[in-house]
Amino acid sequence: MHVVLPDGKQLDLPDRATGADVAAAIGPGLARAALGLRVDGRLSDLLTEVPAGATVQILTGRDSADVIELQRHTLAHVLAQAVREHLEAEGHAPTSVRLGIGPVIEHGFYYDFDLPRSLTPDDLEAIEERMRAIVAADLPLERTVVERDAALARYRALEDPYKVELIEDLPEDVPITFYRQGGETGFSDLCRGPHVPRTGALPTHFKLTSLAGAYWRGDERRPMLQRVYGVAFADAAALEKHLWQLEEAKKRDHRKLGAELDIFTLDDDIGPGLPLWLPRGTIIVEELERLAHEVESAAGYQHVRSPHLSKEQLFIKSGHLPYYEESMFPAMVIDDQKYFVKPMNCPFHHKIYAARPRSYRDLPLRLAEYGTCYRYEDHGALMGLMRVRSMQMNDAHIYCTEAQFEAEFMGVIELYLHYFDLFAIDSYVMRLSKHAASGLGKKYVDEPELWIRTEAMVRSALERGGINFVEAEDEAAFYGPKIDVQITSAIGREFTLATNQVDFSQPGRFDLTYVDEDGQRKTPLCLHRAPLSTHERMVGFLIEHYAGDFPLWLAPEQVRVVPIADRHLPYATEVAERLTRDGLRAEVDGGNDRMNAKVRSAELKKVPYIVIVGDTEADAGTVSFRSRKEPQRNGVPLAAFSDHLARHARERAGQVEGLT
RNA sequence: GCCAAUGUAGCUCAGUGGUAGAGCAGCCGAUUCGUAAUCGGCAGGUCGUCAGUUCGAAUCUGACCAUUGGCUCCA
Repeated sequence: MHVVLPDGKQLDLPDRATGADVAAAIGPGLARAALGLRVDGRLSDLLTEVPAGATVQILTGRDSADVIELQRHTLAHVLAQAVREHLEAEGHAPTSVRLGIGPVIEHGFYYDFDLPRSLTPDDLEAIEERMRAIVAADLPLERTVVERDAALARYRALEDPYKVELIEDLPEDVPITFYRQGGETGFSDLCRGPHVPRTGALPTHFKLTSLAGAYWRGDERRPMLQRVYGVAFADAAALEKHLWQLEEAKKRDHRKLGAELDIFTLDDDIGPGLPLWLPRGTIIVEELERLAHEVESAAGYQHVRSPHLSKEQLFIKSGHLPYYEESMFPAMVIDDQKYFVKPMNCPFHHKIYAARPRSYRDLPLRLAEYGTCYRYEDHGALMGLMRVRSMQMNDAHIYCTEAQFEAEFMGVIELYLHYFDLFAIDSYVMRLSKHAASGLGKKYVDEPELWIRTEAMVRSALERGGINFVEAEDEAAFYGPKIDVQITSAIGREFTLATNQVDFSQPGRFDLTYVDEDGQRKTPLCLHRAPLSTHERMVGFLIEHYAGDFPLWLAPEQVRVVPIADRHLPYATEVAERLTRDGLRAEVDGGNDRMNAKVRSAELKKVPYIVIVGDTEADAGTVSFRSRKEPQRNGVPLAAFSDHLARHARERAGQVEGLT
């Protein structure tokens, strides 16, 4: 047989040659340096046979981006070996350490175990030490293909249900391979590879980072395994950089900044996931509301209000009961009637639609409300402002005809893009979430042909609008497909921010109709949309996005006026009054600290402008300022300064043009 | 909800069986100062909660609550 090298040359080899044979045939130096290979572009390893005629590229330490994948994968096996040795050394039977899966992930790897006891953080240190010993021992890896029955028999003998299940689920035509490190008596694991050829080829720049529970195969009805996470990098600098980035991310964490900047707080007496907005946080929320109100009014929305409670009947009609009941706070009984706190605003808006007969002339009807909803989220899922139980939706429902659908849908997408531009959000993924036929009647309303039709409508609207998106199976809303915008927060967690959902179900359930031009009663479509997500999540995201350094228009306190001595207090007050009159949020620091201390405390609160006034300024009617937004200036006339700030705040400017 | 870790003053943290500590923040006083911490004093805690062990518990044990990291779920 022969293979093709990257330069196009053909290399003759005996049949069943492995990657290592290819490297050896090219030269002894390369054979020593080789760590893996790409076969027809796909990552493979030296232990695997190369198919005849394939294009083969040998990877060495220089191809670190590829090799690190192999190394992380092998490190997962080294981790498993170390965990087994660690527990065996304590006297546990080797078979009591059962292995789940151990894949490569971003920055590293993990391995899931079913163990005779819980691991502790101290164990991680000991396990890491054993891993380093395994790396230092430079154990050779071997790959063997095993008959399905032999593989099953092996794991049945070990009473390992996990590997048996994995093998049983492998398609018949896939060869079952094992990787073994350390020879006959070494550590062996079911694995499709690829791996580095020996543990000595692993970087020592790895670290076990955390310990977590994880359901077997991600299914909450199945056993919970213990997962050990690790990170690994090709060199020390990359590991250091990664750890440093984690530290930096922690500084942006909205929970930390939210407390430091007096934005929100959580109180045990109130309850988990029920945040309190402090005055400074309330300013931010109200600025968002003002923004949304302006943008929506210009886009033809009307604003409505609805109560927080309703009789169960409403949610039976909407279809939320019973399928959504476990996410709702339990009912309260009043006058022998069950009432629920609302988890969504939509049923109320449907009732507003139904409050009078509607004509096609009323459509599209766009009803907006920033109503607070309550959802009984799993305790373990709560997280700062990002995942809460009381949330103010940036909500609206658009009722329209099928003919109007595309324009309305794109109008909402344009709202997103407008907001993303305003907030300089440039890294996000738009996702079209679709139904799965298997969920019809359970997770999704049982209207197969409507699902297919609306999904096609959404897809064509997006394509015609030139919007990039990915499609996600089995992630739709109960009542229709949706477009979500996924963002990654500063601390590396993914969240859904904006959402835009098509609803072909609820209008019918509520008997919503309009009289069309032809005099016929017809059922409108409904769009549920929340381009600013919930105000809780949006503020949480913005805190991290700006690292607490808000643009002027969002900053809770825009100007801090610092008098140099007490005698400058009257002028400082005059400055603040002028700024306030121009619509700015300004405070005077009249305390008895030294000026330096006052500047420091204003900086710690990340106040965008600190105005310093002393004799010079008071005499001339000017201000001197230092700013987080533009270079420091002295002796600026008060009126010019106030106009400058007021203009930027009014325009919701992201960047400030320096005052000239 | 599940697995694990953590919980001491508003914040950051010390205190491993013998009467609760520090710095910062707060309050009071002195200082009146030119772009990131002036000095002194005062006050502040049922050590997450409830039980248990003990002559004695912040410290040991248990249950519960909350937070954090994950899993599941989601705006």
